[in-house]
Amino acid sequence: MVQPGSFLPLSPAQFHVLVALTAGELHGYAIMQAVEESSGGVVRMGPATLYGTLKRLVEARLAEELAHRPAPEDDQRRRYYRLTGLGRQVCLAEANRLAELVRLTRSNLRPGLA
Amino acid sequence: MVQPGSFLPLSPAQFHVLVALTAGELHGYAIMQAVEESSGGVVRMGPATLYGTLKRLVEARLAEELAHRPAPEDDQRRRYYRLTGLGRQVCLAEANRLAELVRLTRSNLRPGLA
DNA sequence: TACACTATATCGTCAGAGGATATAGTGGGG
DNA sequence: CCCCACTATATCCTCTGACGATATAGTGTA
Repeated sequence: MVQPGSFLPLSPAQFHVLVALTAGELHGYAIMQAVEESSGGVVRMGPATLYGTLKRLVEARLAEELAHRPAPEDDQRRRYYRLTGLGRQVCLAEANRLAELVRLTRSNLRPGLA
Repeated sequence: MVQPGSFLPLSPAQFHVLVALTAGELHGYAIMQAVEESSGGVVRMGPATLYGTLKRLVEARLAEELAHRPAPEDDQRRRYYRLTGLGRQVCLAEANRLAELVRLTRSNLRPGLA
């Protein structure tokens, strides 16, 4: 069995895509929009970053393309992706790692917030 | 006034160094150790990454070198750094951004944690 | 039928992450 | 007292991967 910890730390681009996919099965363009929207426009992911990252995630078996589109009658160009079981574990592990950084930062910075 | 939001998102290396500096005034080598230790060995920062990142943080006015060392009698080679006021704001802003990603991930992944 | 938007894809560039290495001062054990 | 590991900063070099720009084409609506 592959251990999720060996993938950490994830690059920001990879993590953002995985997080977007925690919401469900999405196609590339929808991932781009989800990343931008959920970050309030702070994180902007262009096509080059998205499709390159997506390709690497699939190669690493953290995400996979769906064999068949969810709704057969929607836009034929769309290619849908979802998290693998491993991808879910890795995403959670990365979230836990970041949560610890957040906790540490806040605990150190709260006392005197000059 | 410079707005903290314009620095986001930070690169992982920059964020790690800033987080280490939230603990107080540190010299380079101590930052390396702090990053590795606080991450449980998951994040390893070599000299090239550290000093390069530190240089960029100083140029961006997120960190600054102390004019005089805290304890005059300690190792003369040490160069100490601390967060600037701006650096503190940016670090907190980045922590908040990441906290939202963590929250989203957990809220999406909790129901079925297969 | 025209125009904006959706959707995927790739090229080329370039910043920066990081391994390797250099240099030198420090300090404890044998 | 000398040696070696550790501390500490610094830079070289490579190479991955992020990202702007651009290409291509299908969609949908006014």
